[in-house]
Amino acid sequence: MTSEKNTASGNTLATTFDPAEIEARWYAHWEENGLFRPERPDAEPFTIMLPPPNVTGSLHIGHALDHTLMDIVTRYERLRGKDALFLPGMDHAGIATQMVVERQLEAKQDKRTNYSREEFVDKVWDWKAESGGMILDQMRRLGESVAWDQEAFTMSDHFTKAVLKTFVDLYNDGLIYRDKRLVNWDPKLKTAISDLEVETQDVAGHFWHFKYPLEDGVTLANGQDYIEVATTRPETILADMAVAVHPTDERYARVVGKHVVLPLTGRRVPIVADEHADPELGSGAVKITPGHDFNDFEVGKRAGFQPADMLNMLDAEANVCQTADGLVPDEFIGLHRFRNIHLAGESKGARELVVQRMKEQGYLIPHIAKTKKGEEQELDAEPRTIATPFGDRGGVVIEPWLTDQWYVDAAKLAVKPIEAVKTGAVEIVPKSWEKTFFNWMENIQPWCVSRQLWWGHRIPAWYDGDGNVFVAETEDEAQAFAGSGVELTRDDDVLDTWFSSALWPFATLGWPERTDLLAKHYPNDLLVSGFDILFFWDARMMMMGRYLTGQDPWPRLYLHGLVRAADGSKMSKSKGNVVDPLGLIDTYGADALRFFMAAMESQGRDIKMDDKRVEGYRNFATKLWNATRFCQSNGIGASETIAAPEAKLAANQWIIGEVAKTVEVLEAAMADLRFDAAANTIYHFTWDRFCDWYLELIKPVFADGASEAAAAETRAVAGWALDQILVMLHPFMPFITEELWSKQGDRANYPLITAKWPEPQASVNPQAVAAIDWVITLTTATRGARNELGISPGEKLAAFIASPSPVAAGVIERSSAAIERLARLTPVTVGEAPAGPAMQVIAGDDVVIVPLDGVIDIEAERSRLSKAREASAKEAKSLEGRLGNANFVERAKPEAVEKARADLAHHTAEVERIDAALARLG
RNA sequence: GGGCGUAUAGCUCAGUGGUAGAGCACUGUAUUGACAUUGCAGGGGUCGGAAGUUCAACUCUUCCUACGCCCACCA
Repeated sequence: MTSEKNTASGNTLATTFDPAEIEARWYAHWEENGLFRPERPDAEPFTIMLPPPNVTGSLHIGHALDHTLMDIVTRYERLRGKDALFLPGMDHAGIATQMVVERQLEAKQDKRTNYSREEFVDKVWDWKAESGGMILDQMRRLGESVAWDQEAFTMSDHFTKAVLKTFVDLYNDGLIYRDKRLVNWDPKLKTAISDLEVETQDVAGHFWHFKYPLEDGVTLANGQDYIEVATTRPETILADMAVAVHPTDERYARVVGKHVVLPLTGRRVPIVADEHADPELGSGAVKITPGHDFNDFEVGKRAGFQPADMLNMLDAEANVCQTADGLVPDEFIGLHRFRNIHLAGESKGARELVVQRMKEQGYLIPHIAKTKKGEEQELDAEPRTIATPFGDRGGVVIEPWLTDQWYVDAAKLAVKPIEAVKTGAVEIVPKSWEKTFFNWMENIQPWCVSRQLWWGHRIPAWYDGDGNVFVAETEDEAQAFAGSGVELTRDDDVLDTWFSSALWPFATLGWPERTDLLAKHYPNDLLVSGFDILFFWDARMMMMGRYLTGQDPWPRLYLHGLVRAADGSKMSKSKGNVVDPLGLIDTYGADALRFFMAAMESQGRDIKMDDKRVEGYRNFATKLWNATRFCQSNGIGASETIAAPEAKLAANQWIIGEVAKTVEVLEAAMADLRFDAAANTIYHFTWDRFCDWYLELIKPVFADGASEAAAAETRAVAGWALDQILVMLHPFMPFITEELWSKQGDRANYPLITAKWPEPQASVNPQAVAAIDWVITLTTATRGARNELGISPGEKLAAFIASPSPVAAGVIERSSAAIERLARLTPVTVGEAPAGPAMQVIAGDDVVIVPLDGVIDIEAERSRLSKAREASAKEAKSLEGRLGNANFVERAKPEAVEKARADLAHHTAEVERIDAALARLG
């Protein structure tokens, strides 16, 4: 195949469609010419914020979905004339980024603590400048029409100001406070994390039963001199501070207020009555470790312990340390909580050693299990599945740890967002997520926002020597509060990354300054996010938005699902089933991938990856490419008007009507954020209507000797219709449509990306529609009959209609060339067909007789017609039955009855026509 | 334990109170000018199971089953 060079006009399309070449070219063109956000000072704004990807991130398939949906909406609104702002940016991603840079140091036998905090943070900035933000370039491959000049970063100077103001405001309003309580502590990252960052997983574990000896002279009612307790965490025995029993539990009533003497430590701890102890469970007595268990912390408080007095037996890495009372035996100090992974040799973890010592000293109550053979077997512990908390970043078991942290009073901030969703001020799409949203928001816990990291927004709190805290946006202010001469030290901690990204919808626009940008683009119009960050991010934006700006950040929240592997499993690096969107773009083109994402995005369902389907949309792009080539070869070019051109020919009137219908359906789908419906609408219009019927219908118009006026009209209409396709398809397939648009005419100053959305302003001519529908019906029926009878599809056959319906008569008069071409029938003769064998085609109200001079197999034709008769008769019978039912006629909607009557008449007539045809066969 | 979602053609999925659609796959067929990354034609499901509401249910209600997800302190 010869590759055609562009001609002098520069508009001839290459014979093959090469996505890669046009993608790079057009993206650069759009970006360089500022077309992602043209000056539209008076236009209605449309605003959508890119959920800031981590600065460490690269484009994965989930982004491809998320970003495609947003870009479709953005491009759609831009085409509709709005001042569309799709604002990009990145998140500093505290933990993730610090981990990346620390890993790099490790690779060089270096570590963070070899540097000062400032030095390390500088290194992170260096890393960001060199290798961060790779994802931004990858977003260009996908065609994202973001406003690069507005790019934001959650650690920019501006964002820092916004964050500090937010913190101080919250503090002054009593909505942020410092408190000592148990937090979820990640011993690997050595920082506190929020509830949301904890992932519970089932892990195989054990349940041990122990004897806790009662103090001298005390026994239970049954004479027993110990209390049995059970635990899944024996190592915490070292920090036990009580044993709890239920207040109504008779078995223990006499020992409440007495003490047990703990094994190993010899600590004397009280037996307390607390509702937490469930008499039905185990022995009904439970050991209480307030410093290392969330429930026990509450029990401990109720028992009168102050948080400051609660014993802690673990250090920041969750290794055993001495408790404040000094009762932990030396041999435990420094051991790993579960197993000793730090020291070489045979040494055990604290858990193992505790069990071993307890057993040696006779405090272990063995578990009696049955073997498979039914024999009894003595085990140290009962095997049990334990719901275990893991840190989502560090991947290690989370330890409840007693520390001072900063908390946001989320319950108060949640009130207005809940109300907003309830009243519909904020619409969650799909609606089914509302319940989940309410469920979480109405039970929301204080949000731990401090992190023991270096990379992030440092908390604006200063302490004097007495532990007094001064919260202010600057050190000078804090100093002023404290009084001059008071020595202040700043809080070492930084804020949770989500604290700053919660400000994204407005801080990106200049808030807290009252900028024009903010005034125009806040609230935003839409948020698109995966449901996995509904709580992490979406809900927090709502809380902060309402608190700081008094407005909801957006009126609409669209939640999409996950992109899954082809087999339905979740994609993950460890499984090795991750699909790289850039690879798909290389293979099929960005347009195909985008279209795939849109077409698969039905609300409320995950998307399964399907390469064949992406391929199909690549084929769709090729189809459009070739259709445009056809147009060009027939002198069909860019249209002059937004409104539909004047048309007299039926096919032209018909396609104009079809365009109008398509625009309407597409707009409705977009209004509902039904991306799948929108994509399918434009797909089927382009392929099924425009390519398969319209282009075929108009071919005769360009034949030699055809009317020049008809050709001119058709060129105008076809060019217009193609333009409308390109505009409507552009949000989904921006690259190929822009390329074809540019090749359809000299439109250097009118690029598609900022073109005008279709406004057909055309009235549909029902006669034209009826005529073309009849041609389509006849063509389809004729082809089907030929196929079944084994008659060559290409052979031209004569055809007769004895007494044509008005529609048929009109078509025969005006559109016989189309019939000739599509149905392969010579001009239809009005009149009786010659006697003899014939194929009979039922088209609407007409029977077209096609004599077949002996080649026809009468039996095959009879069978074919009988089949059609049977289908129609069955339908008629069913309708008759329904209409014979008095209840239906009386109680059904009048339209339904009317329709049933009309359908019945139609089928009855069809049966009669087929009967006549069968009779003619003899 | 609580909540949510999904079960429709071989596969992946749309869908509507009036007897079901798409893409892929499959079958047959076509190739001298848009396109084989194609055209044409066709086979294939009674819509997870049961009951109920209704003139009418795949579409509404209840229950059941299976699968998936989220939340939750059972020691």
